[in-house]
Amino acid sequence: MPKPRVIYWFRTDLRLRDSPALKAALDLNPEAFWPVWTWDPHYVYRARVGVNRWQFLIDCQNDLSKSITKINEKSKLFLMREAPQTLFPKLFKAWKITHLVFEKDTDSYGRDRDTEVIRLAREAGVGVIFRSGRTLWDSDQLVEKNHGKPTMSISQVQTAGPKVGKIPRPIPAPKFLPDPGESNLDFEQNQPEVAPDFNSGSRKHEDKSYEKISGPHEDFTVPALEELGFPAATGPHRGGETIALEMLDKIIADEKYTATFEKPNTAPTAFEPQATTLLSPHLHFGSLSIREFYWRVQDVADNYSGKASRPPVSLTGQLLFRDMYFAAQASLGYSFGQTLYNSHCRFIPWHLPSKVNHETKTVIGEYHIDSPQAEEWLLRWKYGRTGFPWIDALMRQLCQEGWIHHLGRHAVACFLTRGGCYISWERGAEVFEEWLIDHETACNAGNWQWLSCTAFYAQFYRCYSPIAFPQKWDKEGKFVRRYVPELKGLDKKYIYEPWKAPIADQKKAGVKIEGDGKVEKEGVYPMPMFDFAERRTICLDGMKKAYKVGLYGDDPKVIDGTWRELFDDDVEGPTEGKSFEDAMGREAEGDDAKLREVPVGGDKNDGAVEEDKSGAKEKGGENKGGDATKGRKRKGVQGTLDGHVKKSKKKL
DNA sequence: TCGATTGTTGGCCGC
DNA sequence: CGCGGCCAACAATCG
Repeated sequence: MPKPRVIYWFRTDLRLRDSPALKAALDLNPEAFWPVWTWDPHYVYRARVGVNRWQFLIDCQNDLSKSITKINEKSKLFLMREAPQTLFPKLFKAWKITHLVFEKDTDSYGRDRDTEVIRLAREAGVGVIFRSGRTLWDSDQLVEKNHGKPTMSISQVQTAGPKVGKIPRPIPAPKFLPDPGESNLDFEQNQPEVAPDFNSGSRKHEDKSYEKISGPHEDFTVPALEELGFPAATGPHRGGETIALEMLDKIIADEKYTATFEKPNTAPTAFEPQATTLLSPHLHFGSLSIREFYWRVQDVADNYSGKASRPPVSLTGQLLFRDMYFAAQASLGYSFGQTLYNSHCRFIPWHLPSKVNHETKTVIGEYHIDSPQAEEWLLRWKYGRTGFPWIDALMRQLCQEGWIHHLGRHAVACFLTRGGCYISWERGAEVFEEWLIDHETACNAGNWQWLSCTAFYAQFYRCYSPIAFPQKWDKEGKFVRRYVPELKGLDKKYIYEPWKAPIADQKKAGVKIEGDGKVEKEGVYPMPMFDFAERRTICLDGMKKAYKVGLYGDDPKVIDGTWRELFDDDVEGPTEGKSFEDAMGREAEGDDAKLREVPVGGDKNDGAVEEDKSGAKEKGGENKGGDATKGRKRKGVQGTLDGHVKKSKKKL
């Protein structure tokens, strides 16, 4: 038997402390040991990742590499710029690898990727070891103990979890790491498939991600943001296990905060400091172990002299919800991230529905514009120009800092979907995916389904008001003043509804409330994009009717488009185009597809929806999934679009 | 079987 | 200003 030569493959576990998989790797007693990260094109191009999340990832990688070197000065994180599916077979040979070890991943792409890598390892005679470690309980086992069904409520998790077993106590970081062997690369690099590149819009410089397999200096170091083509991060939140453990220490040191934490009682308007822990991005990248978090909190709660809070509202309760979403996704696969083909997601005829590839049964990253007005509302929502200060403040905080409070996420999600715009939750989920530093596919899709009342939650008549809700938390409007500085001087009477401020008050505050937000002008804040009370009524009515129809995403009627026969034409949603033949059905061709290929103008137009000289509406930038189209300006899109929609209507 | 209860986090009105 | 009850009413769970 040859002595083990082991690759430890880091993915969503960028830490040394409490890693069951890392322990399994070291238990092999390797002769040579390489800590490896594969720079996967799927993440670089196909995931939507904004600058703040890139920064966080790079922080985590640098910190981990340093920690590795601290234990063994000959070692570090070997960052390799190639897809694991093509890299590993070559690497197994070149480095005479005997074992590949990693932490289990139940994300849909993660599973596909790992299945393929395991197959390749077998072919190469390499042993594969993996361990669960990303969640409190193994997600597949949680599903199994939930009668083989996706976990759709927290009580199901609370019942099934203990059946899987006790949540393990964290294990310490290794004190010893074996040397890596010779790390020569005597093979060619496979160049990745770049298109579609969902991130082209936020690249400012040339993309050099894959110029050399071991990086520009051929030393396997972590890339800089600039190499990837991205500008500097705009937010204050930084990654890495070192920071994560310091943050946790601080939280745990405050016994009262830790033991009595109740999520619904934390203020979404709090900033500097925020009301919640900010540890979610560390859970996402694995710079903090969830079991470490769980037990440190649980021990404080158990020893607390007063009355400790309990799940679901307590800190540990938040972690249970995370496990719930992970297990739901583990059970439902790709369909969990979309409406179509999702057996547990209600079908609501939202505006701007996703385009779907019916062969793969997955969304393709583009959507139908069934309503030009909804498209305009989506962009005003995304860039914080809705005219509702509470919504705009949150969306601007999200864009700049990559994080907003959970209840703030509720507010903007409800507003975009069932409580305002009646736009598909998938559009909102895409924006969150791009901007959130703690974006977790399972949690994001799950929370959007929750808030849009399409799964997990059904009380759609409980609707967040963009005026009354923030009023409860922040009467002075400090949060709005911080993130919507145009309104800084406005009297608190009008801070959540500035359109009601008399001209004299507007003058005093140095702000004019006018226009539709398409032109960003100094000292101007837009009028609200609709009457909220009116929209709430329309949405509620639409929800009631959609619930009565009672379709789910995998219903044949939903898939073949005949669902339209079950809805009246006067119901809010794409049914207003009963005439719009392609609202949900087969792949669009021609005009519509071409229109979607507009530049992802986020870099140029962030925060503003500029006006085109022709008078047509200029869009502020969005996720199109088009290939490299940066720098191009869109002209007269709206005009063309109107034409297109009219044309479509005539077809029937 | 079915009615009552419960569900992490609403708004509004009146006291 | 804070609190309790009601609004109008979803679905899963439980006895």
